Amino acid sequence: MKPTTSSSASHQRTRKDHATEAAEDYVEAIDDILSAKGECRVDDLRKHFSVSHVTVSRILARLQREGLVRKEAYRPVSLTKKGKRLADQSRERHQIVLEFLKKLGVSAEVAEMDAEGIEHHVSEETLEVMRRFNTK
Amino acid sequence: MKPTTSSSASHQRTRKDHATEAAEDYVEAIDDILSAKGECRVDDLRKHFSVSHVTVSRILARLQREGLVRKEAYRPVSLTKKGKRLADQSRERHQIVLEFLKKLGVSAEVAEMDAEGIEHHVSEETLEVMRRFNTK
DNA sequence: ACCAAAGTGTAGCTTGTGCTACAAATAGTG
DNA sequence: CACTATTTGTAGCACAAGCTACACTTTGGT
Repeated sequence: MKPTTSSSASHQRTRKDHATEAAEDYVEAIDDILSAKGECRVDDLRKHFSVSHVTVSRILARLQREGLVRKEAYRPVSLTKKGKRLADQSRERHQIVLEFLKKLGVSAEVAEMDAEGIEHHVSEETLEVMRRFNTK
Repeated sequence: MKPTTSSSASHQRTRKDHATEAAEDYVEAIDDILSAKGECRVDDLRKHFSVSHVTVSRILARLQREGLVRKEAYRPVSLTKKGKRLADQSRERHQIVLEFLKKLGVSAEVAEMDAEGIEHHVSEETLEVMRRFNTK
């Protein structure tokens, strides 16, 4: 049964999308860490997100189930093609939103924080508008 | 222990903030429904968010614990002062973001959807920038 | 080669949000 | 008034993400 019912197609994104957000944040972080230091360990992600290593390892297990990540016990994490693709996409979004906010006049630090929150919620249309704004 | 550790003060917002988002969405919806039809029932919220009545009633229980909402069994919901304040704040944010997106050139429908996602993630600074942009 | 330290895994608890199924109250209609 | 339909509550399950405590690698130093 689809939500023919109400005013909110928009409110459909709740639990599922939070999981998606986490996935995007993680693959992005993994890709960054990989670039920066050649390998990415649970502990790197633990520091990056300021959570316990347990949380990291459980999220990695999920991402592996979803085919975004490769992970064997006690070894570093790597991205699958699918994961790398998602990481690239996510980073692109991130960059666009970040640059947009800075061009708008938001300070660099705050822009960085807000971009992380906002990037998961901008539609393609809005992203395109931002892209255009950035090059103007 | 504060996150002295890592690169992410920004990543501190996870579970707690999702709960906060829900709170904001709910008080805002309640306030709107109250304005529109004088009373707000579990069933109104059920329709509004396209979730089961169970989910609504459990979230309402939490909001009551947090002092945002008043609710007795089988009776309509009302907002406490604190809840009303949060609703007003939330709606203001919402309006600013919405108008901003529309002024930017995003279509009304998409602006509405994106605003709902974004409003919970804009800092005061960014909001102020948007406010200024809107009046330009 | 060993032992300690650091890193990672697993068990098991918490909270928030989602659900279905069933029970109880309220509202509406004959 | 009684009976049904609608609304709301409760029980109990799932799953994501947070945690601590404890066990087990892996790494590094002597």
